[in-house]
Amino acid sequence: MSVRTRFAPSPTGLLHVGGARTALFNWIYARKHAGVFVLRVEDTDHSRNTQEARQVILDGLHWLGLDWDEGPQKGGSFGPYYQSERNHIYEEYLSRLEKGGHLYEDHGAIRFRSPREKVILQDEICGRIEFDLTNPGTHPDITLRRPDGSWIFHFVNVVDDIEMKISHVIRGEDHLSNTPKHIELYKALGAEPPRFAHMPLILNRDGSKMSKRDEGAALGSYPEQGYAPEAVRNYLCLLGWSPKDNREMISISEVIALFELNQINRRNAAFDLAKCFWLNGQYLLQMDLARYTELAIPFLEKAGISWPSYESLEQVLAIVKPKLKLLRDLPEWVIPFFTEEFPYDKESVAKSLQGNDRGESGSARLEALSTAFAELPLWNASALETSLKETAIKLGVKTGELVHPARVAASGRSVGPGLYEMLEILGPERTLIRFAAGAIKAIA
RNA sequence: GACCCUAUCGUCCAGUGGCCUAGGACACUCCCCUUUCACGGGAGUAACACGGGUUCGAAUCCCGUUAGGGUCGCCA
Repeated sequence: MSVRTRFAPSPTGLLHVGGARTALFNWIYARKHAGVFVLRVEDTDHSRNTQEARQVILDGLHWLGLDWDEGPQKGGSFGPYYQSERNHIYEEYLSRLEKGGHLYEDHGAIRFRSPREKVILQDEICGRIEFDLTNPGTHPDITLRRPDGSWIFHFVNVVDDIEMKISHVIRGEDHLSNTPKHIELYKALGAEPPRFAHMPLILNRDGSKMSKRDEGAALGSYPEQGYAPEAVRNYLCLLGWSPKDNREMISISEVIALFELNQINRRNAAFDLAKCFWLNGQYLLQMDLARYTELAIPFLEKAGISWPSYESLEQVLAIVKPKLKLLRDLPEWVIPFFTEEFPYDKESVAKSLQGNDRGESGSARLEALSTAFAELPLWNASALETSLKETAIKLGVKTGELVHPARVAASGRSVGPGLYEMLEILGPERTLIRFAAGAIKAIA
Protein backbone atom coordinates (compact mmCIF):
# COMPACT_ATOMS: atom_id res chain seq x y z
CA MET A 1 0.00 0.00 0.00
CA SER A 2 1.43 3.37 -0.93
CA VAL A 3 1.59 5.93 1.82
CA ARG A 4 -0.50 9.05 1.40
CA THR A 5 -0.71 11.48 4.30
CA ARG A 6 -2.38 14.83 4.49
CA PHE A 7 -2.52 18.04 6.43
CA ALA A 8 -6.02 19.48 6.50
CA PRO A 9 -6.02 22.89 8.18
CA SER A 10 -8.84 25.33 8.39
CA PRO A 11 -7.98 28.90 7.36
CA THR A 12 -8.36 30.68 10.66
CA GLY A 13 -5.90 33.45 9.98
CA LEU A 14 -2.93 31.88 11.65
CA LEU A 15 -1.05 28.61 11.60
CA HIS A 16 -0.85 27.27 15.13
CA VAL A 17 2.39 25.57 16.18
CA GLY A 18 0.36 22.50 17.05
CA GLY A 19 -0.94 22.41 13.50
CA ALA A 20 2.53 23.02 12.17
CA ARG A 21 3.82 20.03 14.12
CA THR A 22 0.97 17.89 12.81
CA ALA A 23 1.88 18.96 9.28
CA LEU A 24 5.53 18.23 10.00
CA PHE A 25 4.91 14.69 11.23
CA ASN A 26 2.65 13.94 8.28
CA TRP A 27 5.30 15.26 5.93
CA ILE A 28 8.06 13.27 7.64
CA TYR A 29 6.04 10.09 7.46
CA ALA A 30 5.29 10.56 3.77
CA ARG A 31 8.92 11.32 3.00
CA LYS A 32 10.11 8.33 4.99
CA HIS A 33 7.95 5.97 2.98
CA ALA A 34 8.46 7.66 -0.36
CA GLY A 35 4.80 8.51 -0.20
CA VAL A 36 2.69 11.53 -1.00
CA PHE A 37 1.97 14.46 1.27
CA VAL A 38 -1.33 16.17 0.49
CA LEU A 39 -2.39 19.64 1.57
CA ARG A 40 -6.12 20.12 1.74
CA VAL A 41 -7.74 23.29 2.97
CA GLU A 42 -10.87 22.74 5.00
CA ASP A 43 -12.68 25.96 4.27
CA THR A 44 -16.26 24.72 4.23
CA ASP A 45 -18.30 27.61 5.47
CA HIS A 46 -16.41 30.24 7.32
CA SER A 47 -16.75 33.95 6.82
CA ARG A 48 -13.20 34.38 8.02
CA ASN A 49 -12.13 32.21 5.14
CA THR A 50 -10.23 34.83 3.23
CA GLN A 51 -7.43 34.70 0.71
CA GLU A 52 -5.11 36.10 3.38
CA ALA A 53 -6.08 33.37 5.79
CA ARG A 54 -5.33 30.73 3.17
CA GLN A 55 -2.02 32.36 2.40
CA VAL A 56 -0.94 32.21 6.05
CA ILE A 57 -1.11 28.43 5.87
CA LEU A 58 0.80 28.16 2.63
CA ASP A 59 3.44 30.62 3.84
CA GLY A 60 3.86 28.79 7.12
CA LEU A 61 4.40 25.43 5.47
CA HIS A 62 6.76 26.93 2.91
CA TRP A 63 8.75 28.56 5.67
CA LEU A 64 9.14 25.29 7.53
CA GLY A 65 10.21 23.61 4.33
CA LEU A 66 7.21 21.31 4.19
CA ASP A 67 6.53 20.94 0.50
CA TRP A 68 3.32 19.20 -0.47
CA ASP A 69 3.00 16.91 -3.46
CA GLU A 70 -0.67 17.58 -4.03
CA GLY A 71 -2.69 20.59 -3.02
CA PRO A 72 -3.14 24.29 -3.67
CA GLN A 73 -0.74 25.80 -6.21
CA LYS A 74 0.39 22.31 -7.02
CA GLY A 75 -2.60 20.41 -8.26
CA GLY A 76 -2.92 16.63 -8.24
CA SER A 77 -5.22 13.86 -9.40
CA PHE A 78 -7.67 14.21 -6.55
CA GLY A 79 -8.40 17.90 -6.56
CA PRO A 80 -9.72 20.41 -6.06
CA TYR A 81 -7.92 20.78 -2.74
CA TYR A 82 -10.17 23.41 -1.27
CA GLN A 83 -13.27 21.92 0.30
CA SER A 84 -15.29 24.90 -0.76
CA GLU A 85 -14.86 23.67 -4.34
CA ARG A 86 -15.78 20.06 -3.76
CA ASN A 87 -19.51 20.36 -3.33
CA HIS A 88 -20.44 17.97 -6.13
CA ILE A 89 -18.36 15.24 -4.51
CA TYR A 90 -20.09 15.65 -1.18
CA GLU A 91 -23.47 15.56 -2.86
CA GLU A 92 -22.57 12.28 -4.48
CA TYR A 93 -21.39 10.69 -1.27
CA LEU A 94 -24.42 11.95 0.58
CA SER A 95 -26.75 10.29 -1.90
CA ARG A 96 -24.83 7.05 -1.46
CA LEU A 97 -25.53 7.21 2.25
CA GLU A 98 -29.10 8.10 1.50
CA LYS A 99 -29.54 5.05 -0.70
CA GLY A 100 -28.03 2.91 2.01
CA GLY A 101 -30.67 4.18 4.41
CA HIS A 102 -28.13 5.77 6.75
CA LEU A 103 -29.62 9.24 6.80
CA TYR A 104 -32.54 11.01 8.33
CA GLU A 105 -33.69 14.56 8.56
CA ASP A 106 -33.92 16.46 11.78
CA HIS A 107 -35.14 20.05 11.75
CA GLY A 108 -33.82 20.48 8.25
CA ALA A 109 -30.39 19.11 9.11
CA ILE A 110 -29.23 15.81 7.74
CA ARG A 111 -27.96 13.31 10.27
CA PHE A 112 -26.25 9.98 10.12
CA ARG A 113 -27.89 7.11 11.91
CA SER A 114 -25.25 5.34 13.97
CA PRO A 115 -25.32 1.54 13.74
CA ARG A 116 -24.91 1.57 17.52
CA GLU A 117 -22.06 -0.84 17.88
CA LYS A 118 -18.80 -1.10 19.68
CA VAL A 119 -16.02 0.32 17.56
CA ILE A 120 -12.46 -0.79 17.93
CA LEU A 121 -9.70 1.57 16.91
CA GLN A 122 -6.19 0.28 16.46
CA ASP A 123 -4.32 3.54 16.72
CA GLU A 124 -0.69 3.70 15.57
CA ILE A 125 0.23 5.82 18.57
CA CYS A 126 -2.37 5.09 21.23
CA GLY A 127 -2.82 1.40 20.61
CA ARG A 128 -6.10 -0.48 20.79
CA ILE A 129 -9.04 1.53 22.03
CA GLU A 130 -12.59 0.31 22.34
CA PHE A 131 -15.46 2.76 22.09
CA ASP A 132 -18.97 1.82 23.04
CA LEU A 133 -21.34 3.78 20.82
CA THR A 134 -24.44 1.79 21.69
CA ASN A 135 -25.91 4.50 23.87
CA PRO A 136 -27.51 7.32 21.85
CA GLY A 137 -27.75 9.39 24.99
CA THR A 138 -24.02 9.64 25.36
CA HIS A 139 -23.12 9.35 21.68
CA PRO A 140 -25.74 11.19 19.65
CA ASP A 141 -25.97 10.78 15.89
CA ILE A 142 -23.71 13.18 14.10
CA THR A 143 -24.98 15.84 11.74
CA LEU A 144 -23.59 15.84 8.22
CA ARG A 145 -25.28 18.83 6.70
CA ARG A 146 -26.88 21.99 8.00
CA PRO A 147 -30.31 23.19 6.96
CA ASP A 148 -28.64 25.87 4.83
CA GLY A 149 -26.90 23.14 2.83
CA SER A 150 -23.41 23.66 4.21
CA TRP A 151 -21.34 20.66 5.26
CA ILE A 152 -20.14 19.52 8.64
CA PHE A 153 -16.51 18.69 9.25
CA HIS A 154 -16.95 15.01 10.15
CA PHE A 155 -18.56 14.21 6.84
CA VAL A 156 -16.41 16.14 4.40
CA ASN A 157 -13.28 15.15 6.22
CA VAL A 158 -14.04 11.48 5.82
CA VAL A 159 -15.23 11.85 2.23
CA ASP A 160 -12.08 13.69 1.25
CA ASP A 161 -9.83 11.18 2.95
CA ILE A 162 -11.56 8.42 1.00
CA GLU A 163 -11.48 10.34 -2.28
CA MET A 164 -7.87 11.36 -1.85
CA LYS A 165 -6.90 7.81 -0.93
CA ILE A 166 -5.32 8.87 2.33
CA SER A 167 -3.59 5.88 3.89
CA HIS A 168 -2.58 7.39 7.22
CA VAL A 169 -4.51 10.01 9.13
CA ILE A 170 -2.01 11.60 11.50
CA ARG A 171 -3.73 14.27 13.54
CA GLY A 172 -4.10 15.78 16.98
CA GLU A 173 -5.48 13.82 19.88
CA ASP A 174 -8.41 16.23 20.01
CA HIS A 175 -9.85 14.07 17.22
CA LEU A 176 -9.44 10.79 19.05
CA SER A 177 -12.95 10.74 20.46
CA ASN A 178 -14.41 11.61 17.06
CA THR A 179 -12.64 8.78 15.33
CA PRO A 180 -15.15 5.98 16.06
CA LYS A 181 -17.84 8.10 14.44
CA HIS A 182 -15.62 8.58 11.45
CA ILE A 183 -15.04 4.85 11.26
CA GLU A 184 -18.80 4.29 11.17
CA LEU A 185 -18.96 6.65 8.24
CA TYR A 186 -16.22 4.82 6.38
CA LYS A 187 -18.04 1.56 6.84
CA ALA A 188 -21.38 2.97 5.75
CA LEU A 189 -19.68 4.23 2.61
CA GLY A 190 -18.14 0.83 2.01
CA ALA A 191 -14.64 2.21 2.39
CA GLU A 192 -11.72 0.73 4.26
CA PRO A 193 -10.75 3.15 7.07
CA PRO A 194 -7.19 4.48 6.92
CA ARG A 195 -4.63 3.88 9.63
CA PHE A 196 -5.07 6.44 12.38
CA ALA A 197 -2.35 8.04 14.48
CA HIS A 198 -3.38 10.50 17.16
CA MET A 199 -0.62 12.72 18.39
CA PRO A 200 -0.62 14.30 21.85
CA LEU A 201 -1.33 17.99 22.04
CA ILE A 202 0.97 20.91 22.70
CA LEU A 203 0.25 22.80 25.89
CA ASN A 204 1.66 25.93 27.48
CA ARG A 205 4.63 25.68 29.82
CA ASP A 206 2.27 25.70 32.78
CA GLY A 207 0.23 22.87 31.32
CA SER A 208 -2.72 24.99 30.30
CA LYS A 209 -4.20 24.70 26.87
CA MET A 210 -2.30 26.65 24.28
CA SER A 211 -4.54 29.17 22.67
CA LYS A 212 -3.96 31.33 19.67
CA ARG A 213 -2.89 34.30 21.68
CA ASP A 214 -0.26 32.56 23.75
CA GLU A 215 3.35 33.39 23.11
CA GLY A 216 4.82 31.24 20.41
CA ALA A 217 1.46 29.90 19.30
CA ALA A 218 1.44 31.50 15.89
CA LEU A 219 3.99 30.07 13.51
CA GLY A 220 4.18 33.43 11.78
CA SER A 221 5.79 34.96 14.86
CA TYR A 222 8.95 32.90 14.34
CA PRO A 223 10.12 34.32 11.04
CA GLU A 224 9.22 37.76 12.37
CA GLN A 225 11.51 37.39 15.33
CA GLY A 226 14.37 35.94 13.43
CA TYR A 227 14.19 32.25 14.06
CA ALA A 228 15.75 30.03 11.43
CA PRO A 229 13.19 27.62 10.01
CA GLU A 230 15.52 24.66 10.44
CA ALA A 231 15.80 25.44 14.16
CA VAL A 232 12.07 25.65 14.74
CA ARG A 233 11.54 22.52 12.72
CA ASN A 234 14.17 20.73 14.79
CA TYR A 235 12.48 21.88 17.99
CA LEU A 236 9.08 20.71 16.80
CA CYS A 237 10.48 17.29 15.88
CA LEU A 238 11.66 16.86 19.45
CA LEU A 239 8.26 17.65 20.91
CA GLY A 240 6.86 14.19 21.38
CA TRP A 241 9.50 12.34 19.45
CA SER A 242 13.13 11.57 20.13
CA PRO A 243 16.06 9.96 18.33
CA LYS A 244 16.67 8.18 21.67
CA ASP A 245 20.33 9.08 21.86
CA ASN A 246 20.11 12.41 23.69
CA ARG A 247 20.82 14.43 20.60
CA GLU A 248 19.30 17.89 20.57
CA MET A 249 20.37 18.95 17.11
CA ILE A 250 19.34 16.59 14.39
CA SER A 251 19.05 17.08 10.67
CA ILE A 252 15.70 16.58 9.05
CA SER A 253 17.06 13.76 6.91
CA GLU A 254 18.08 11.88 10.03
CA VAL A 255 14.66 12.44 11.53
CA ILE A 256 13.09 11.01 8.41
CA ALA A 257 15.37 7.99 8.62
CA LEU A 258 14.67 7.30 12.30
CA PHE A 259 11.04 8.33 12.58
CA GLU A 260 8.37 5.83 13.62
CA LEU A 261 4.78 6.60 14.50
CA ASN A 262 4.68 4.14 17.34
CA GLN A 263 7.63 5.87 18.99
CA ILE A 264 5.74 9.08 19.44
CA ASN A 265 5.33 9.95 23.07
CA ARG A 266 1.73 9.59 24.20
CA ARG A 267 1.94 12.35 26.71
CA ASN A 268 0.95 15.94 26.00
CA ALA A 269 3.97 18.19 25.60
CA ALA A 270 4.43 21.63 27.10
CA PHE A 271 5.84 24.20 24.77
CA ASP A 272 9.14 25.67 25.95
CA LEU A 273 10.08 28.74 23.97
CA ALA A 274 13.34 29.07 25.90
CA LYS A 275 14.61 25.81 24.47
CA CYS A 276 13.55 26.78 20.97
CA PHE A 277 15.45 30.03 21.48
CA TRP A 278 18.57 28.19 22.55
CA LEU A 279 18.33 25.81 19.64
CA ASN A 280 18.03 28.74 17.29
CA GLY A 281 21.26 30.15 18.69
CA GLN A 282 22.96 26.82 18.04
CA TYR A 283 21.75 26.76 14.45
CA LEU A 284 22.79 30.36 13.85
CA LEU A 285 26.20 29.60 15.30
CA GLN A 286 26.83 26.62 13.09
CA MET A 287 25.23 28.00 9.98
CA ASP A 288 27.46 28.86 7.01
CA LEU A 289 27.87 32.53 6.28
CA ALA A 290 26.02 32.51 2.97
CA ARG A 291 22.88 31.08 4.53
CA TYR A 292 23.18 33.38 7.50
CA THR A 293 23.46 36.37 5.21
CA GLU A 294 20.44 35.23 3.26
CA LEU A 295 18.39 35.07 6.44
CA ALA A 296 19.82 38.33 7.76
CA ILE A 297 19.19 40.58 4.78
CA PRO A 298 15.41 40.98 5.24
CA PHE A 299 15.93 42.13 8.81
CA LEU A 300 18.52 44.70 7.77
CA GLU A 301 16.40 45.96 4.90
CA LYS A 302 13.43 46.32 7.17
CA ALA A 303 15.54 48.43 9.51
CA GLY A 304 16.54 50.67 6.64
CA ILE A 305 20.18 49.65 6.70
CA SER A 306 22.12 49.67 3.45
CA TRP A 307 25.58 48.32 2.75
CA PRO A 308 28.14 49.14 0.10
CA SER A 309 28.61 45.58 -1.14
CA TYR A 310 27.66 42.00 -0.43
CA GLU A 311 31.27 41.31 0.54
CA SER A 312 31.36 44.07 3.11
CA LEU A 313 28.06 42.86 4.51
CA GLU A 314 29.37 39.36 4.87
CA GLN A 315 32.50 40.67 6.52
CA VAL A 316 30.43 42.42 9.18
CA LEU A 317 28.00 39.54 9.65
CA ALA A 318 30.90 37.15 10.10
CA ILE A 319 32.03 38.84 13.31
CA VAL A 320 28.53 39.45 14.63
CA LYS A 321 27.13 36.03 13.82
CA PRO A 322 28.48 34.09 16.84
CA LYS A 323 26.96 36.62 19.23
CA LEU A 324 23.26 36.56 18.51
CA LYS A 325 20.46 34.10 19.02
CA LEU A 326 17.74 36.00 17.24
CA LEU A 327 18.08 37.73 13.89
CA ARG A 328 15.66 40.36 15.09
CA ASP A 329 18.47 41.82 17.21
CA LEU A 330 20.83 42.10 14.28
CA PRO A 331 20.15 45.67 13.09
CA GLU A 332 21.28 47.41 16.25
CA TRP A 333 24.49 45.41 16.19
CA VAL A 334 25.45 46.24 12.63
CA ILE A 335 24.24 49.83 12.31
CA PRO A 336 27.59 51.32 13.42
CA PHE A 337 29.31 49.60 10.50
CA PHE A 338 27.18 51.14 7.81
CA THR A 339 26.41 54.65 8.94
CA GLU A 340 27.82 57.47 11.04
CA GLU A 341 24.34 58.12 12.37
CA PHE A 342 24.40 55.30 14.90
CA PRO A 343 22.99 55.96 18.37
CA TYR A 344 25.09 56.20 21.51
CA ASP A 345 23.77 54.26 24.45
CA LYS A 346 23.51 56.75 27.32
CA GLU A 347 24.43 54.36 30.07
CA SER A 348 27.43 53.04 28.19
CA VAL A 349 28.68 56.55 27.53
CA ALA A 350 28.24 57.47 31.16
CA LYS A 351 29.92 54.35 32.42
CA SER A 352 32.77 53.76 30.02
CA LEU A 353 33.53 57.21 28.66
CA GLN A 354 32.61 59.57 31.49
CA GLY A 355 32.22 57.52 34.64
CA ASN A 356 32.54 59.11 38.07
CA ASP A 357 35.43 61.52 37.76
CA ARG A 358 36.99 59.58 34.95
CA GLY A 359 35.85 61.89 32.21
CA GLU A 360 39.26 63.36 31.79
CA SER A 361 41.06 60.06 31.81
CA GLY A 362 38.54 58.52 29.40
CA SER A 363 39.26 61.34 27.06
CA ALA A 364 43.00 61.07 27.58
CA ARG A 365 42.93 57.34 26.98
CA LEU A 366 41.13 57.67 23.70
CA GLU A 367 43.63 60.28 22.62
CA ALA A 368 46.53 58.06 23.59
CA LEU A 369 44.98 55.20 21.64
CA SER A 370 44.44 57.43 18.64
CA THR A 371 48.06 58.46 18.67
CA ALA A 372 49.21 54.86 18.86
CA PHE A 373 46.81 53.64 16.19
CA ALA A 374 47.64 56.50 13.84
CA GLU A 375 51.20 55.23 13.63
CA LEU A 376 50.21 51.69 12.76
CA PRO A 377 51.76 50.60 9.47
CA LEU A 378 49.23 47.74 9.13
CA TRP A 379 45.61 48.13 10.17
CA ASN A 380 44.42 44.73 11.23
CA ALA A 381 43.02 43.06 14.33
CA SER A 382 46.24 41.64 15.68
CA ALA A 383 48.20 44.85 15.13
CA LEU A 384 45.44 46.78 16.87
CA GLU A 385 45.46 44.39 19.78
CA THR A 386 49.22 44.61 20.21
CA SER A 387 49.14 48.37 19.99
CA LEU A 388 46.29 48.69 22.47
CA LYS A 389 48.00 46.46 24.98
CA GLU A 390 51.26 48.37 24.66
CA THR A 391 49.39 51.60 25.20
CA ALA A 392 47.76 50.17 28.29
CA ILE A 393 51.13 49.28 29.74
CA LYS A 394 52.48 52.70 28.89
CA LEU A 395 49.54 54.34 30.69
CA GLY A 396 49.71 51.89 33.56
CA VAL A 397 46.09 50.79 33.20
CA LYS A 398 44.39 47.47 32.63
CA THR A 399 43.52 46.44 29.10
CA GLY A 400 39.84 46.75 29.84
CA GLU A 401 40.28 50.41 30.77
CA LEU A 402 41.09 51.07 27.13
CA VAL A 403 38.86 48.48 25.54
CA HIS A 404 35.63 49.73 27.02
CA PRO A 405 35.97 53.40 26.10
CA ALA A 406 37.19 52.37 22.65
CA ARG A 407 34.19 50.12 22.11
CA VAL A 408 31.70 52.74 23.16
CA ALA A 409 33.41 55.44 21.12
CA ALA A 410 33.53 53.23 18.04
CA SER A 411 30.05 51.70 18.21
CA GLY A 412 28.01 53.59 20.79
CA ARG A 413 27.43 50.36 22.67
CA SER A 414 29.10 48.42 25.44
CA VAL A 415 28.29 45.06 23.89
CA GLY A 416 29.25 43.91 20.46
CA PRO A 417 31.65 41.80 18.48
CA GLY A 418 35.34 41.58 19.32
CA LEU A 419 36.78 45.09 19.49
CA TYR A 420 39.82 44.47 17.30
CA GLU A 421 37.85 42.77 14.55
CA MET A 422 35.35 45.55 14.72
CA LEU A 423 38.00 48.27 14.36
CA GLU A 424 39.72 46.41 11.57
CA ILE A 425 36.53 46.50 9.54
CA LEU A 426 35.78 50.10 10.46
CA GLY A 427 39.20 51.13 9.15
CA PRO A 428 41.59 53.83 10.41
CA GLU A 429 39.70 56.90 9.20
CA ARG A 430 36.37 56.12 10.78
CA THR A 431 37.96 54.73 13.92
CA LEU A 432 40.03 57.82 14.59
CA ILE A 433 37.15 60.16 13.87
CA ARG A 434 34.96 58.25 16.31
CA PHE A 435 37.68 58.21 18.94
CA ALA A 436 37.97 61.96 18.63
CA ALA A 437 34.22 62.34 18.97
CA GLY A 438 34.28 59.98 21.93
CA ALA A 439 37.01 62.00 23.62
CA ILE A 440 34.80 65.05 23.41
CA LYS A 441 31.78 63.16 24.74
CA ALA A 442 33.90 61.97 27.67
CA ILE A 443 34.36 65.45 29.01
CA ALA A 444 31.01 66.81 27.86
C1' G B 1 -21.53 14.64 34.28
C1' A B 2 -20.35 10.48 30.62
C1' C B 3 -16.58 8.55 27.55
C1' C B 4 -11.38 8.55 25.89
C1' C B 5 -6.06 9.64 26.54
C1' U B 6 -2.02 10.65 29.86
C1' A B 7 1.10 10.76 34.51
C1' U B 8 9.93 10.48 35.30
C1' C B 9 13.64 16.95 37.38
C1' G B 10 10.24 23.76 36.49
C1' U B 11 10.27 22.21 30.85
C1' C B 12 11.49 18.62 26.61
C1' C B 13 13.20 13.75 26.20
C1' A B 14 15.97 8.72 27.69
C1' G B 15 14.46 4.55 30.53
C1' U B 16 10.02 -1.01 27.91
C1' G B 17 11.49 -6.09 35.30
C1' G B 18 17.50 -6.43 37.66
C1' C B 19 22.88 -2.28 34.08
C1' C B 20 18.69 3.29 38.07
C1' U B 21 22.14 5.46 44.71
C1' A B 22 17.18 7.26 37.47
C1' G B 23 20.69 9.64 32.19
C1' G B 24 20.91 13.97 28.51
C1' A B 25 19.20 18.92 27.09
C1' C B 26 16.84 23.83 28.17
C1' A B 27 16.19 27.12 32.25
C1' C B 28 18.43 28.53 37.01
C1' U B 29 23.01 29.06 40.53
C1' C B 30 28.33 29.01 40.98
C1' C B 31 33.32 28.57 38.87
C1' C B 32 36.88 28.74 34.62
C1' C B 33 37.99 31.05 29.78
C1' U B 34 37.47 36.28 28.28
C1' U B 35 37.83 43.46 26.32
C1' U B 36 31.87 43.29 26.39
C1' C B 37 28.02 40.02 24.90
C1' A B 38 27.89 35.28 23.33
C1' C B 39 30.46 30.57 22.59
C1' G B 40 33.12 26.76 25.08
C1' G B 41 34.57 23.93 29.65
C1' G B 42 33.48 22.42 34.82
C1' A B 43 30.27 21.98 39.18
C1' G B 44 25.43 22.27 41.51
C1' U B 45 19.95 22.45 42.66
C1' A B 46 16.02 19.32 40.83
C1' A B 47 11.76 13.96 39.22
C1' C B 48 9.67 8.16 38.99
C1' A B 49 1.76 11.77 41.58
C1' C B 50 -0.40 8.58 45.64
C1' G B 51 -2.17 3.71 47.47
C1' G B 52 -2.59 -1.32 46.73
C1' G B 53 -1.07 -5.69 44.28
C1' U B 54 2.12 -9.29 40.85
C1' U B 55 7.39 -10.70 41.37
C1' C B 56 13.23 -13.02 44.41
C1' G B 57 13.26 -8.01 42.32
C1' A B 58 9.23 -2.53 39.69
C1' A B 59 10.08 4.09 37.20
C1' U B 60 9.03 -0.14 34.11
C1' C B 61 3.30 -5.09 34.60
C1' C B 62 -2.05 -4.99 36.92
C1' C B 63 -5.98 -2.42 39.84
C1' G B 64 -7.71 1.86 42.33
C1' U B 65 -7.30 7.09 43.76
C1' U B 66 -5.86 11.80 42.46
C1' A B 67 -4.40 15.26 38.89
C1' G B 68 -4.00 17.14 33.86
C1' G B 69 -5.72 17.02 28.84
C1' G B 70 -9.38 15.77 25.09
C1' U B 71 -14.37 14.68 23.16
C1' C B 72 -19.50 14.79 23.85
C1' G B 73 -21.78 21.32 18.14
C1' C B 74 -26.01 22.59 12.83
C1' C B 75 -16.59 24.71 14.87
C1' A B 76 -12.77 22.63 12.15
